[in-house]
Amino acid sequence: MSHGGAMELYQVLLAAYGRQKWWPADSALAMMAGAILVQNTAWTGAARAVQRLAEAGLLEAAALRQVDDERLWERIRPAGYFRVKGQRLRALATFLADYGDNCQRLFRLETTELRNALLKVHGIGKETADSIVCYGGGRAIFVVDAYTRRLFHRLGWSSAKADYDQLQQLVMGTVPPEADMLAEFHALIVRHAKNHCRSKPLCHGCPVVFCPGHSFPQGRE
DNA sequence: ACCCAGGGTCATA
DNA sequence: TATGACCATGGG
Repeated sequence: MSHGGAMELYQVLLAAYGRQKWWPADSALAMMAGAILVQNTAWTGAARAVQRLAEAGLLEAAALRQVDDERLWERIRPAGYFRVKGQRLRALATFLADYGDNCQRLFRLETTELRNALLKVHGIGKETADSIVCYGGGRAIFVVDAYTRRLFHRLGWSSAKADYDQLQQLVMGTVPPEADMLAEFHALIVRHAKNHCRSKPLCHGCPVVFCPGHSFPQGRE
């Protein structure tokens, strides 16, 4: 089931969980900052950090460029890796200066150009870039993450260590390139993964009924 | 006390 | 190309 399977999975997840509200953010810069702050970190901490930035008036590119390290670190501490992420937020703000600190102007770039431009920013890798392209720019792109890798592997759709581009192609090569659907698909995969945290019975009411085994021996899916 | 969370970079082989 | 170390906080 390597073709059409992706579409079927999407429909099953959508029926099970409904539409997710992604990406929660009050502005384009808040969304991009959140994408950096959430890297390898629970969303609750990243959201708290974004809120604290907003309260300090730091969700402006110019302000992010000027604020000193200690002030910045104190705001984003709940997201973890605060020194690294502080530097990455600065790199983003510096990058935005090339577009007059205007995110909408950045988002006018053609999809591939936008992605490549973001990838040049220190601290923005493929997943973060695609998240911004998808949820910030509203473009048709599928975001791959650890959940996606795990789920697709469990479904027998990919090898254990398929790389990012392969997994992305697995979806984008087989489903219609609709921005809203691809955005929803990734959000649903994350939603599904959260449903199977280790504190809950595995696969109790699991909507992905075509999972091989259906009960996952190694724990979470 | 341990594990993991909506990654990415850097040094090393 | 491909591993491993490192970054840090918070909740289960």
